[in-house]
Amino acid sequence: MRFMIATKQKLLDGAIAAIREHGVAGVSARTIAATAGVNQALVFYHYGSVHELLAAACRAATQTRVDAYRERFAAVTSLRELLDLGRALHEEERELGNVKVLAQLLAGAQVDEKLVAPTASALALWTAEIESVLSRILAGSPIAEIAQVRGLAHAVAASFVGLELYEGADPAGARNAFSALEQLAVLLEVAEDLGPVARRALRSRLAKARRPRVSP
Amino acid sequence: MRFMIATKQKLLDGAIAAIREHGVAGVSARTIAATAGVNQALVFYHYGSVHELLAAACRAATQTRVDAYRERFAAVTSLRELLDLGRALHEEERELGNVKVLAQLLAGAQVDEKLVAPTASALALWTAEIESVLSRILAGSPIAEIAQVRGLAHAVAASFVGLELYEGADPAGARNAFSALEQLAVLLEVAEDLGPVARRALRSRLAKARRPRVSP
DNA sequence: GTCTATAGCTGGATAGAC
DNA sequence: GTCTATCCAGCTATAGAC
Repeated sequence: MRFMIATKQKLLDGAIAAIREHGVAGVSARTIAATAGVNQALVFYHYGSVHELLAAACRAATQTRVDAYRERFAAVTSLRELLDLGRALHEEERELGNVKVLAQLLAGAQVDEKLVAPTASALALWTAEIESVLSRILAGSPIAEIAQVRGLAHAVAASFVGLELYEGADPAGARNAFSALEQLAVLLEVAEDLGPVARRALRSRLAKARRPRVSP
Repeated sequence: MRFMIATKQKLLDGAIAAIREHGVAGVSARTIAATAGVNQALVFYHYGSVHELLAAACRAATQTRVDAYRERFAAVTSLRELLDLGRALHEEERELGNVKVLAQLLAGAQVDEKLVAPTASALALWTAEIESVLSRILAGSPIAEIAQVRGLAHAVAASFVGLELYEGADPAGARNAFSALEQLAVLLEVAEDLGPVARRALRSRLAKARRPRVSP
């Protein structure tokens, strides 16, 4: 994929731009081609179908975004820093419209099973990144004893997408939700700094709750 | 709305059933009418347009579901009970397909601004219920000092929707996320039972973080 | 590789008979 | 209130000229 003729790349970019502009329900070979500034028939010549183009665009766009954040993810050393990065990422990607694209694809995947696989692998790129940071900074933390790191990574990704969609319907509500979650994060910081006595207390509570098995 | 002729009601039910079955992108006057077992032209006679029918159906269906849970919400007296009810609600509504309908409408609202208002008011019905329970059971709790109750209610609703959409693309990931969040809830329980010393420590940390203003 | 043209289908919406 | 019939727009996908 290192070398790609101009038209194929234009179609990839056009597909993402079209989703951003019209939503997944509003994309078609015609709208994509118009956005890309190329002929409509080329969608089928290069990608066979609209779905396959969307799948390719989803994959390429997500990879690009994840790569763009890799260094910043790697630089994170605390929960607070991760939360700050999360906030920044949300705002930057919102500006660029990329979180919207992911949310749209996720919504589209509910309807169209041909979108399930590409969407799932796009989400996986993000959650893998989050999981690797979490497992690094939560090593030895009581939080890691309480919840599966992989599950947390999935929860973070799912909540992000949910908040993004929520914002489209109720912007003020979404802002309040974001603020509340950030404030709640203070609790996690406190938990991270627990002394041995408090840790024992937490552990005894944990014993009462069943520890779920994580799926692969 | 207490008395409604049979056909109008059939169309309302048909609209919800059609969304459940085909997703927002797959609903049309024809599919709704077919699901409802009535003539396609009646969509326009009774509701003027497909969008207006969807708005009415969204409103009616959500009200019905919220009403069905009102007593159970009212019976909740602790955070743990609320979480259990949340889990039960998610599973029951998932079974009935209603969370899917809400998620679909939310996705549709990103695309079609005519869906924004009905979707927002449907979400508001849920968040109002959650907020009233939260403010009751969190009265005097340090959690209420940390985060705005209304913001928390919005966050819960948004995360629920996000998880529902996530489940369509990656079922195993969604299950892990749910488990992780439940385990994390142990932290909230601990916070609820904090003694005076620990509360003071928490409060001093809180002072460092700015308390955001809540929107109306 | 890129274009035009078009087949074949589905959808929103309306007119007018009953 | 309900039905049939129909118009027109937009869609996927392909055939075939260049």
